Amino acid sequence: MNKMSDKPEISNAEFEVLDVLWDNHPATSNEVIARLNNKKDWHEKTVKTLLSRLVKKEVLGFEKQQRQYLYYPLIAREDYTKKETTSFVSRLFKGKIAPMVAGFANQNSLSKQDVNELKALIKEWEENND
Amino acid sequence: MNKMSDKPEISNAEFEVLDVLWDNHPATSNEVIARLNNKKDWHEKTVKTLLSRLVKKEVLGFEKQQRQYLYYPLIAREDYTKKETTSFVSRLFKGKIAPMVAGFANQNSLSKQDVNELKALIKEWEENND
DNA sequence: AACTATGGACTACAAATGTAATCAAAAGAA
DNA sequence: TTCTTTTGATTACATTTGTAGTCCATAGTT
Repeated sequence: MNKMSDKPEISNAEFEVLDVLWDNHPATSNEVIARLNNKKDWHEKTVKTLLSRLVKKEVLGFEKQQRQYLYYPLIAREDYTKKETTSFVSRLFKGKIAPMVAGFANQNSLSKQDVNELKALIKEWEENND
Repeated sequence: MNKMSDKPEISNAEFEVLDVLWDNHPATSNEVIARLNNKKDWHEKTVKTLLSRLVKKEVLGFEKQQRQYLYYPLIAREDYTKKETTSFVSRLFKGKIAPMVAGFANQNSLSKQDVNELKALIKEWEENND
């Protein structure tokens, strides 16, 4: 195992913390705690532990501001979601996106807007691939 | 927490075992081990542990055949993938499918066939929703 | 200056997970 | 029938994860 090239494994709980930092950063631990209070019922200490673990995993960085830290993400949300999507689709759908969309559409209801956005994607693809 | 309604948490390693059983079942542990040998480098004992854990989680069932067990899935692949997809899309994309497809398309290359399948899905949706 | 509140560092601890090894019973071989 | 092998059951053990609690130094408060 090459330590340098390891993709950081981000746990579910850690992801929630990262997520609010993606929404708005940098932020102090207290800001993160406050924003998480809307969705999660976590103890302050829990959030701080998660922040520390994310720093250790090099998913977050921080700057000292007197006693407090200002945390910020070291990886872009888009990069993360793209990689996760690719691995998800490859694990569960042998890499084929259409069956995944089909299953989703069948489980959830697609809105007109969802469909319009998909059509726009396809149109764009076709313009680039003719 | 209601024990009866708990969704079984299937770990990554467990999923691989379940996956080969979805492909073809019922199967003995040895068959599972043999089929996994192509993809994973797992000790026989490891696979058996995973089989047992899946049985305990009520993800797999089995029938005794003399000394051996014939394992089979208790949950359908489609049900599992649909639920996982819904929760994945909701966590990473606020429940919107189009941005996920956009990210995927941008990270991977969509084939003409992928696009055709997506168009077919959309066509079907439009026929049902007009 | 002494006292307290606060923030991050360090410690805790059970459950889940990855990854097997050992045990015991039964099936097959000699 | 006795020995060996095989199979599932049970046990093992380090790491990760969820979920905090304790410690220590510093920033504020009186």
